[in-house]
Amino acid sequence: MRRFRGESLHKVDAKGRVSIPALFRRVIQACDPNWQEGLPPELIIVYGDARRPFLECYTVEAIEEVDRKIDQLPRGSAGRKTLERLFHGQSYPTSIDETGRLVLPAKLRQKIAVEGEAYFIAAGDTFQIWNPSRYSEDQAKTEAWLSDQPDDFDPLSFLDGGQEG
Amino acid sequence: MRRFRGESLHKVDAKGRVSIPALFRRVIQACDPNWQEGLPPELIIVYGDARRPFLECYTVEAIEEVDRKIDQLPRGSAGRKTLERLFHGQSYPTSIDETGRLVLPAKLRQKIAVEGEAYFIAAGDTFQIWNPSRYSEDQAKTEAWLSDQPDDFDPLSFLDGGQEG
DNA sequence: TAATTTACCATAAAATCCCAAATTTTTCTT
DNA sequence: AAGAAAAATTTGGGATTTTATGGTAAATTA
Repeated sequence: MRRFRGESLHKVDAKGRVSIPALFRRVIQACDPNWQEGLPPELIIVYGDARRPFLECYTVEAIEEVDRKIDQLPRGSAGRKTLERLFHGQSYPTSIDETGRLVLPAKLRQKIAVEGEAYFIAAGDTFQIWNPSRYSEDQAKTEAWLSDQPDDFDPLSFLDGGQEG
Repeated sequence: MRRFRGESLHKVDAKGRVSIPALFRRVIQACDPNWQEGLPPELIIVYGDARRPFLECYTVEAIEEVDRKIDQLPRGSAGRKTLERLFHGQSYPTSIDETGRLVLPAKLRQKIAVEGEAYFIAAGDTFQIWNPSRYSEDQAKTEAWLSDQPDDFDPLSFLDGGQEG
C-alpha cells in the first residue's frame, strides 16, 4: 500500500478544511517513516508550478526521494535552483488531523480556484487536488482524444512506445 | 493457476455485494504477493475507459506490472498522464470478503448499468464484469461475425499473425 | 483585542463486519 | 452407480464501525 489509487469529491468548509479520501490517508501514514501511534501523519503539498492548475501532494518518503535527487545536482546549476524553489520554497508541509482532514490555507485555495468543493485524484506516488470543474474540462479533453482513436485502441499501447526493460 | 478462465452470472444485492466466481478467487489470491492466511485477497477494478461497457479487474501482480511500465514513461508525457488517470485515478482498489464477495459501489454499478445481476467473464490475466444483456449483445456480434466467415475458418488462425490492427 | 488557527465534540450517512439460511458441488460409503 | 454425508458456494439481514462534515470552544498570533 505505497501507492495512491482512486478519486473522489469532498466539501471544503469556510476554514479550508477538507476530508482526505480514507484510502489516501492509509498511504500517507504508511509512507511517513516518522509516524507512530498518536502522531498525525505528515505530507507535503507542492503548489509552485503555475502552469499546473492543481496541488500536488507528496508523502514524506516521496518528497525525500526528490530531495535526494536535488542534492545530487551541481550547486548553483539552473536546474537545482529551479527545483529548490519549487520543492523547498513553494511547498507546504502539513498533516492529517484526528478526523482525517487537512486544512488548505486561503493562499493554496486561491491558487487552484477551490471554494466549496475539491476533487482528489491519485497519480501514483502522489495525488492531486483540483477545482472540480477544471478537472472535468481537462478530463473531457482526454476523453475526446480517446474517442477519436480507433474503437479497438488500447491505452496500454502507450507502454510499448517507450523503452522496455 | 495464474490465469482466469470461465464465465458466470451472479446476483447483486442492494448494497452492491456480488459473489466472485470461486475459481477467480483462487487466481486473485495466488496473484496477491502480500496475501497471507487471515488477510483478504486484494484486487483492483479499473473503470475509466468510457468506451468500454465493462469493469476490468486486475490482480495485484497484473496491476503492478502496469505500474512499473507507467513509471518508465517520461514524466509529463501525454501517454503517461493518460495512463496515470486511467490506472491510478479511475480505479478502485478492493478485496474479497470472508464469504467470497466484493462490493461494487453505486458509481461503478452505474458506469456499467448493472443492477440486479452481473456477468463475469475471464480475459487472461484480468476478468471483466458486465451488464448481462449488454454482454449478450456484444457476444451476438462476435458470433455473427464468425458465422460470416467460411466454414473452415479457424479462429486460431489469428495466432499466425493474420491481419492485426 | 481582533482575527485566525487549532482542538474538541457531535451526527448522519455510508461502508464493513458478523451470523446464518439455502444451494450446489464434492466426497464417501455401500 | 446410487445415495448419503460433508464441504464449499451463493445469498440475505442486521449490527457495528468508519467516514464525511458541521459546529463550538480554546488557543495562538499579529
